[in-house]
Amino acid sequence: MASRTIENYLKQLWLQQQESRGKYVSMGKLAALVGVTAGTATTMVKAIADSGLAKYTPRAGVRLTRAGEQLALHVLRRHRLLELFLVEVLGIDWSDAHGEAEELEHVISETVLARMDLLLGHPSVDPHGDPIPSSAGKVEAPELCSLAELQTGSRTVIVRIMDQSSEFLRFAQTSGLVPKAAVIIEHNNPQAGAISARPNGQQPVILSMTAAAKFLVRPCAATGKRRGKRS
Amino acid sequence: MASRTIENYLKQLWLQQQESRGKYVSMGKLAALVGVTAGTATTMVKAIADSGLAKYTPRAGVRLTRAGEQLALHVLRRHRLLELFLVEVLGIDWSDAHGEAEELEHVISETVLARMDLLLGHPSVDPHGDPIPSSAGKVEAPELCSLAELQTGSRTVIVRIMDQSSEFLRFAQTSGLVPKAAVIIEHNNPQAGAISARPNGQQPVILSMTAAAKFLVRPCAATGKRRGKRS
DNA sequence: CCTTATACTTTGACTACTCAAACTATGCTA
DNA sequence: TAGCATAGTTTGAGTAGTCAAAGTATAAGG
Repeated sequence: MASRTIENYLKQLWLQQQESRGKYVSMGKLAALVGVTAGTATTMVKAIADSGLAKYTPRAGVRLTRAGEQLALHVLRRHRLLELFLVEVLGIDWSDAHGEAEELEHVISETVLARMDLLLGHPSVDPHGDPIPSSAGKVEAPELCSLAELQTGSRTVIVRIMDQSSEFLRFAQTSGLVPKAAVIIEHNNPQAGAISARPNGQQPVILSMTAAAKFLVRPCAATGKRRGKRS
Repeated sequence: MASRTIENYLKQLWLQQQESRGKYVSMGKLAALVGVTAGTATTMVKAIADSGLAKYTPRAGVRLTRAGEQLALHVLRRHRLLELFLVEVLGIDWSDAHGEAEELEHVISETVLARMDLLLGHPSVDPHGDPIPSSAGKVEAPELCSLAELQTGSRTVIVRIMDQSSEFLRFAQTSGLVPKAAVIIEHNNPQAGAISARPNGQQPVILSMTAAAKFLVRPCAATGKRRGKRS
């Protein structure tokens, strides 16, 4: 139906809307995410809006319609199932899986996807802990808090990693900070601006607050909790 | 390197050259194979020739250079490995695998392909018995004869099927005429223009000479042989 | 209130691919 | 050998996507 290009715009738009809690996405942001100039993004967004997949208000930004969201979620489903398949079945490094899936997500058929889904046992999350939308186009992401929000002495389990770049993922892997890993917060002094986290049976890892915020965990707190921080 | 479009032209060109024993391929033929008009094929072939992948002689036809052949063989390798992977690992129907692979062959990376190759145990043929080119770009297809050339009473084994259309493949499958199947020629009267072949433990199947010629077998003959017929 | 930096939009141009239709070469048939 | 059918080529035009550069709106500061 939609071209590869449009699928990409929709996917990035959806991802960005999640980030910004449904607010209109600016052209500059979208252009950067898709990897085109702002002028190109403006042109494409107008075309996308004309086909009813988004609402575009000049100079204010763009937001997906319900139809656009559905399409975006189907692309995202393909992407995340593919990532998991590449990692689980083919043994591709998880730091490479994202890039590979980026290409495949636009050409894989429903038939093949359904086979992968079956083979993987209808999984609910991809290798980074990101939820896989259902074939009906539904996602539910539980509210999680981040490593940065936990107090010294907390014990928790990493659920999701909010950075797909292969550099960050390689760092996370070598540090032992992967989904399902149990972690103890050894130090989190609010004044320090950095924390020390120790994955089960590994060396402690020092993380900036920015880096720590990329690791979402559950349960949120054991020794204590601090919530409501909008980082 | 080369675009999807060009990869397709090269692949069809290579396939057609095999068919016609290395002769120049006509524009009409190529256009039909790729699914474009003759004018489009002429334009593209000139561009392909300019980039050194083929030799083009106006009104005579086009032929791949060594470089073009190598590229074509890499595409073909991706295609055939994917077909096998889809059938063996994902359980896709072999009549659908061709079409699926047609899309995937242009986006799959070398890394992913190498993983599939490993998982499949470095296979030498795809589900139709077509040889899979090596990663170095070599193929060797043994000389085979067809079901149409065998005399009444011959026993043989199907090795390769020379028709990728899903209709024909479905027919072949339901008849039991699949690669590795043992077959007895029950009747082959040259005057009749049709043969009757019985796969091991199945009902006999009546085939026109055209249809029978699509099944390549080995050994070529048990009771007797008739060769050299160019059908 | 005017000025300016910034983000956004518009414009014109380019690449890759495609088609329809007009034109041309080739070779066969009479 | 003239005439024609056929296959191939050229031309003009269109779609999808892109960029660079010029133009425009907006909010923020003096």
